[in-house]
Amino acid sequence: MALGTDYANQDCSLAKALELVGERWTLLILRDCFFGVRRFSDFLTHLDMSKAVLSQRLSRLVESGLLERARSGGREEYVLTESGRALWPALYALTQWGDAQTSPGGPRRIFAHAQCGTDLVVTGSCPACGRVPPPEELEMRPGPGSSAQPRAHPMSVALRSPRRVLEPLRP
Amino acid sequence: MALGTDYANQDCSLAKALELVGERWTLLILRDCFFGVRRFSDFLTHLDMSKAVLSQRLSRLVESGLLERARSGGREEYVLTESGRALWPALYALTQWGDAQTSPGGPRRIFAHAQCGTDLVVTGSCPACGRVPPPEELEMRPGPGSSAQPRAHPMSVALRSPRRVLEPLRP
DNA sequence: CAGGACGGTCTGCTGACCAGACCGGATTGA
DNA sequence: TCAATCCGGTCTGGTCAGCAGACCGTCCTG
Repeated sequence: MALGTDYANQDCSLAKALELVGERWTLLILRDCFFGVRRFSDFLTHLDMSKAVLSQRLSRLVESGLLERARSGGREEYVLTESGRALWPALYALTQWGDAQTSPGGPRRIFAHAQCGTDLVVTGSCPACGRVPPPEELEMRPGPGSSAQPRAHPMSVALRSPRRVLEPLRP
Repeated sequence: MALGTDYANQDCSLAKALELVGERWTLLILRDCFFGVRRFSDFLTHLDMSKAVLSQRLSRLVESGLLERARSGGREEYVLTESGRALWPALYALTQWGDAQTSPGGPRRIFAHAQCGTDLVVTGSCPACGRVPPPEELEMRPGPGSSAQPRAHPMSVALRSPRRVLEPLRP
C-alpha cells in the first residue's frame, strides 16, 4: 500500500476501513456513485478534481472491489459492487453529522423511503416501517439547507431534482 | 482552510463533514477519544504517528469544537465535546463496514449495551431495547477477529480489557 | 476522413507528511 | 536546592502526494 495511506499496527477495523476509503476524494466519489454518477467525465465535472487523482482513486476502488468497471455502449462505467453499496450506512451517518454541524438551516438533502414516502430519521431508519431501508429503496431531494446559489451545469441540475438513490444519471 | 483539505463548490454535508474530520489520522484520533485516550503522549504512543501532525490535528479539532482542551493536574487533556460525541454513529458504521470487509474471522471489537448486557447489531441498535444507545451506555471488548499478536505496551493492553466507552483511560 | 468527445497519462510545481532533533516548563528525586 | 526526567509541544530537512494543465490514443459521428 502506498506510503501515507496505511495505518500500520492498528488492529482496528476503522483503520482498515480508512485504508480503503480514507484518502482525499474517495468518499465523495462513492457518494456520487450512490447518486447515479458512473462516467469518468461526470465524476470529473461534478467533483471538480484533478484527472490524475480521479483515475488513481477509481483504479484503487476497482482493485479493492468497491467498484466494478463495466463497458456500456463503448463507454467505461464505474458501478458500485455489493461491498461498495454496504458503505451506505457509514456515508449516511457522516452526512447527517455534517448536516447537524455545518447546516443551521436544516439538512442539505433529505432521504425518504420510497415504498411509503416517509422521510428517514437521523439514524437512517424509516419511522413508518421501523426498519433501516437499503439505499435502493430511498428517494433523495434537496432540503431547506441546500445552497441558494446552486451550480448550473447539467450534472448538478439533474442531481437536484428528486430522484431514486443508485439510479443511473444517464439512461 | 488549508489547501488540500477543502472541497470547494460542494453543496454537500458529506463534503463539509470531511473538511472537518477527513484528514489523515483525524478519525483515528477521535476513535481513541471515545476509547478514553485524553493525553498527547497517549495518542502518540497508541497511534504511532508524527508529533507535528498530532499537534496540528488536535489544534484543528479544538478549533472546530469537536474537542475541548482541559487541564487536569497540570496535564493537558483533550476531551470530546457534544459535537464530537455526535460523531459516534458515523464512526461505528465505518467500523462495522471495516469489520465486514477486512475481518473474515468476525468483528475485531464488540460493543454491548451496558444497561442490559446485549450485543449491538450492525446498525448500532440494541436488539433488547429496540433503540440506538448513545456511546456512554456502551461497553466494548475484543471480538474473535482481534489480532492474535497484540501490541504489548500498557496503552494497548488497557484498551483490550472490557471497558466502558468514553471512560477515561487514566484515573 | 476530419473533428470532437472520451478516458485517460505525463510533467513540473507546491504543499502536506514524515522521522527525528530540539526546547521550555513542571514535577520528581537526591 | 539542584539535577534529571517527563510532558507537550515546535522546528528542520527530505520525501511523497495532489494540483493544473498539456498531451495522447481510441472511438464515434457528420
